[in-house]
Amino acid sequence: MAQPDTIERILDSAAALFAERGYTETSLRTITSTANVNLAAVNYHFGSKKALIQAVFARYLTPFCSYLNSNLNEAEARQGAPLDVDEAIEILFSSLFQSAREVDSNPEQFMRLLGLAYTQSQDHLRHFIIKEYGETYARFMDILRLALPDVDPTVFFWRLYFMLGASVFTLSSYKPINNISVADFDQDRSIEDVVSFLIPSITILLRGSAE
Amino acid sequence: MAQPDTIERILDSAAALFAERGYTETSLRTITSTANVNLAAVNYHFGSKKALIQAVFARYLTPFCSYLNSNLNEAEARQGAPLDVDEAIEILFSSLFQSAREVDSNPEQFMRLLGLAYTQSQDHLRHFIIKEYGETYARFMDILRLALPDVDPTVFFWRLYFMLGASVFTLSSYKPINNISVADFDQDRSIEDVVSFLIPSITILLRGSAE
DNA sequence: GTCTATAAACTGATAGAC
DNA sequence: GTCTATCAGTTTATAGAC
Repeated sequence: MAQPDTIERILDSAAALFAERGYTETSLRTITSTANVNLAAVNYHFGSKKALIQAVFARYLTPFCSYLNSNLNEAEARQGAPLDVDEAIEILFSSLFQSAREVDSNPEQFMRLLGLAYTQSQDHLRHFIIKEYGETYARFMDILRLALPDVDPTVFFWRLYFMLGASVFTLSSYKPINNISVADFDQDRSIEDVVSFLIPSITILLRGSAE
Repeated sequence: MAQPDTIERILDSAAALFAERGYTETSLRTITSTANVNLAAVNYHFGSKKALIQAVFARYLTPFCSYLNSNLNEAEARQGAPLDVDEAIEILFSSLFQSAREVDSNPEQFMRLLGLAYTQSQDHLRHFIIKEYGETYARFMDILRLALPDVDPTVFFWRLYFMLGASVFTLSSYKPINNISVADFDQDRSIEDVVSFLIPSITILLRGSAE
């Protein structure tokens, strides 16, 4: 019984399971049985579990960085001047939604994986990400730095991580948090709504003032 | 060879190892050999690995909530009026430092454990924490709500998680982030310095404006 | 209360038939 | 490219001697 898309099925199942419960907590047996493929298929197609983890990330990050770069190019060309903070942040999240749509997944899953890359100490994964996507990361940080010339460099540096933490934490736990919102306040918010709250909050946090 | 403080030794090693690499990634063998106790000691004294995880948390959270409550009581009594946002946030972090000092540990380790409780899907742990410490949590949230009457309730709700994410993420990764700061900018910042950057950032984020 | 020894189950990975 | 069978290593947990 030939499965033409074994690789895709494995990637789909792995992404969902990793995001749901973490890397160490997800066994190859769980992945292959969820994907309805043979246990040996992962090692045959990817070589190892580590290589599978990296492949899952590449499927997200490659289109994301591609969208981010072209969106930044387009905005800078249209503007003929360096971008503002809120414009840069806006582009960051719209690139996130675009790439999630392309992979036919959701931004929440992407954010959960990204959060895991930080919290689970997967050194091989951090090295892989920096090596493959570090350039785009540096570009975006430079844009923010340029947009905030009055902020002390050290304070700016740490605010970047405040921003990263607020975004990754909230979006990666969007569903359970929204469940609390529904239960306690009868407010059901889409992830787009949450991002619309997040963008001004992040902007003001980075600026350190309202204007 | 009688070890009088086997339980304490296990708790110390477990807290350090869990914070460093996560729960699933830390085996009882690693814990017991680090603590210089026998492998069977964990199951003898705590019953199971899950119970050990909860015990590690209790040792942090009990003094923390106790400090937080008494600091809030004292400030409210002294003031005779509801607390301001920045005062409440200030108390939150000073309680964190106080309790970390009492357990003879560091706030970073505490934050890492707290972050893991969210990211690693340890349902038993989340239930345990809510059951044991939910009351203090609710009290603090009410104080913030009262201090920000003009903020839309839904927006306020989500900003709480932006705040939580910024704090937990940054402080739990304090050391690696600071290493980047040292390497790239020759700036070595203590965790107290970082919290001094964090408090105004969080305050302005919650308020949504500079004043 | 501490130890050894071991049970029972799980893990990632691979050899070899088809 | 898919499958079964299996290896070698790990895990948590426990029974029983001391």
